[in-house]
Amino acid sequence: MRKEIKKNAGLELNPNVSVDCVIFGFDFDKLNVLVINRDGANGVQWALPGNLIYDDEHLDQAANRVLAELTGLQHIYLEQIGAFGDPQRISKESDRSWLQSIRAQPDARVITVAYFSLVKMEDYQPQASSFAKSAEWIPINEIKELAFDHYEILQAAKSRLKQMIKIRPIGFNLLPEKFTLSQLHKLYESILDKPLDKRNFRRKIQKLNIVMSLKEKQSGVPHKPSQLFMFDKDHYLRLMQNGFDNFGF
Amino acid sequence: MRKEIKKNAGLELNPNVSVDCVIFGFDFDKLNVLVINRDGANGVQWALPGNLIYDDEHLDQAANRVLAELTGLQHIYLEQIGAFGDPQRISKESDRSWLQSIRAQPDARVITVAYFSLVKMEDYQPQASSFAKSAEWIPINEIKELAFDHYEILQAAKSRLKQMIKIRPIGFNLLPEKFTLSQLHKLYESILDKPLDKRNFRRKIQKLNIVMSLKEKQSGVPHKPSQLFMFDKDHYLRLMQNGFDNFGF
DNA sequence: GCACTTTGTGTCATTTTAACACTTTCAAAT
DNA sequence: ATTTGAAAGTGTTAAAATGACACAAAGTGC
Repeated sequence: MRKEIKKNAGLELNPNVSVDCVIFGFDFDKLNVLVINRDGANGVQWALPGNLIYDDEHLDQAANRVLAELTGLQHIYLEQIGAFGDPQRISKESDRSWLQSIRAQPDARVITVAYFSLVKMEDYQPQASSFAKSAEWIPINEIKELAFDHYEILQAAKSRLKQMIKIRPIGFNLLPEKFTLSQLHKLYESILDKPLDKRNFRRKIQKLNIVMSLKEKQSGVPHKPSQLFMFDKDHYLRLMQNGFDNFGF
Repeated sequence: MRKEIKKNAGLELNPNVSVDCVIFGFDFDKLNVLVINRDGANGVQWALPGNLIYDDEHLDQAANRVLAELTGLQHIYLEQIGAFGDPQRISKESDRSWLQSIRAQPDARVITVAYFSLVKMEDYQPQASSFAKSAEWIPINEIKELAFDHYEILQAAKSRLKQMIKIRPIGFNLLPEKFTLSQLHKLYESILDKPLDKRNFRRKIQKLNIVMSLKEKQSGVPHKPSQLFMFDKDHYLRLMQNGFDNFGF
């Protein structure tokens, strides 16, 4: 089946390889994930944004393109999680029937390469298109199942994120330019999924030298207004590159 | 020309996806990598053991199968590194001409999924077969180039290994059942590629509770014989699962 | 001005780290 | 038998990092 000659090799979808994206967003309270609605499927509606790659396309490019096509999100740094290669990963009946409607070769064996990223929710209003009927932020803790093996991919992404946050200052991608230490604190708690001592957390963050306090304060809040912070790009980039050995919370 | 017709659809090679294995071995002095000789190629002779997957095969299985077919190594726990997806990754002229001789569709776009593992060199005598003309251990530091993008894959494997050794007690896969702390010490130095203080290293290892000292000592060495150690399987497995937060050398 | 909510701050006891040098034990050579 | 060479094994100390813990300050809304 999968074997007609490809004249124009470059511009064809490769039926055997797809990419899927796990985009995390933070709403100052909890982690969310960007999912698309695959209308018309029976069973689970939600899936990670993902699709086949083109034959002449770098995997990393493909991930960016597919994400943009399905959700409108662009210019996002995507990091690879890994490949998922169970030969049965798309064989559930409800998944297969959906594939019939969107794929030229719905029965081809497909391995997928998963990517993840962290974004500021406020900066990215998802706009569904292509076969996505909608694209929405959903709180991670409310997700119980997803299409294909996407739930498994999501778990891998979460665990990668937990690991990563101990090694690099990624958290900042999820916050606006000016933020409070409490927001950062809550973010770390959401990712690590456990409470962290406020004072110890602040001490540790300050020692990293990646945050600069601004003159500015919060206003309009019905409580003591918080100091605002930015992060120090130089230190941030340096740490992003070198990592830090010891950031054990 | 391993492409006699396999009628059974399941048994067809998928022309678009391959696996490659980075097998590390330790000779008590330095890290080595298992490579195969692709005889008949012009240019670089060495490549990582790797090949296309079958259409009905889990990626993880494929990695094990391919490794066994090319080098004879079996029953090895392979861990995934990630996917490599540059569309030009196999397009160098010297690589292409070699592919002509071993692939049914030598021009197909191929992404590869890389795996790595750590073994005791003494336990595994590589035996080349299939298109591998030989399979050999080569000291990592002597490798300057490899076929395709395999050098890049090797670098990724090394860096994954460095990261990993701080999080899990993997080192032990590389040592025989009974070993000395000096051997372990040298192993960590090889992987991290920097000297570690002897006394501090020993203290730290002992605190992990994964090594048990045996009654036995080394013999026949022209210097003070070393205490032999085994590792404590229970603690080892526990740590292997949970990881440890803080093992910063 | 009172109630409510969240911010912001310091100390201390314990643990962890890094730096550092000399004696012991064996085999081999003389 | 004595010497030599080579690696094993061992402890202290000063500095830094960690974790546990509680109360006053600064706003808003009533």
